[in-house]
Amino acid sequence: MTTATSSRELAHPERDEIRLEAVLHALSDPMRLQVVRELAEAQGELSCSYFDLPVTKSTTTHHFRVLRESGVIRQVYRGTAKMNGLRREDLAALFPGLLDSVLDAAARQERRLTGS
Amino acid sequence: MTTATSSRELAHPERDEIRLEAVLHALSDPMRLQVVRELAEAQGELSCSYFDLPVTKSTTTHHFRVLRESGVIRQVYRGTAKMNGLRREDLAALFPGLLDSVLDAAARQERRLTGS
DNA sequence: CTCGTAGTACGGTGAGTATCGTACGAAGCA
DNA sequence: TGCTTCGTACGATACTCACCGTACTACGAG
Repeated sequence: MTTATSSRELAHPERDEIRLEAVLHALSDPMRLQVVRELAEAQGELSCSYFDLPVTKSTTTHHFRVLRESGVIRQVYRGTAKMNGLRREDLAALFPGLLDSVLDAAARQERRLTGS
Repeated sequence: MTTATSSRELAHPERDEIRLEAVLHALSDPMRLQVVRELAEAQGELSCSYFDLPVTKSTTTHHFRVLRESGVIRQVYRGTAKMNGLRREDLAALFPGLLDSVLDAAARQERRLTGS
């Protein structure tokens, strides 16, 4: 059934199961916010191992799971890799403008704190 | 100095000390999000006791402190009451559109879940 | 000065979570 | 059939946090 990129299936919330509080909580962690920003820039899917986070593999797995279970990203297995993509359409339908303003806010803050 | 509504002064982060992650974390709690929504509707200052939260006074104090220390609200003493107001200007300057899209998202979610 | 109201401070509890290390599983390659 | 890479599962730890109750302070009214 479905599309079958692989055997292993991952549990994702349906669009109407996504909760604002969970999304905000997922984005309130600096490491996860950074992941989301890079996914937004990449305009496509990135594997978990693409990200060079300053934590161990198990902690990385944990953060990606929080993002997936809150409905922020979609994860699929592709061979040994696990690809991650932003759920832009679902988020835009539920919370128009929210993701973009968070991404913009993060970019502004980074410019403010590090850049000139 | 300053304006002197009372003796007791409360510590607030300066505008440039406000962090996006802290704001998102503050807003990710259902009770605090509800408080912020009511403050936004009220278009002014509301006392802590205006809110009839389903928790004790000490927990209420805790939530208002999280909102204040994250930079979402400003609190001043007025007699025995403590008035709360959204820091709209500061938030709009730092993160344009963020507060509005969160408020809009919260309203949409409420309509989706409870209303028709 | 006394009393009531509004809110704080403090200590504690239980749940969640960010982190790690080690051991394991799944897919691809030689 | 191994070996390697990518990621998971599980257990442990330390920290944060939402919540409570009790005792307390600050202000205003009588």
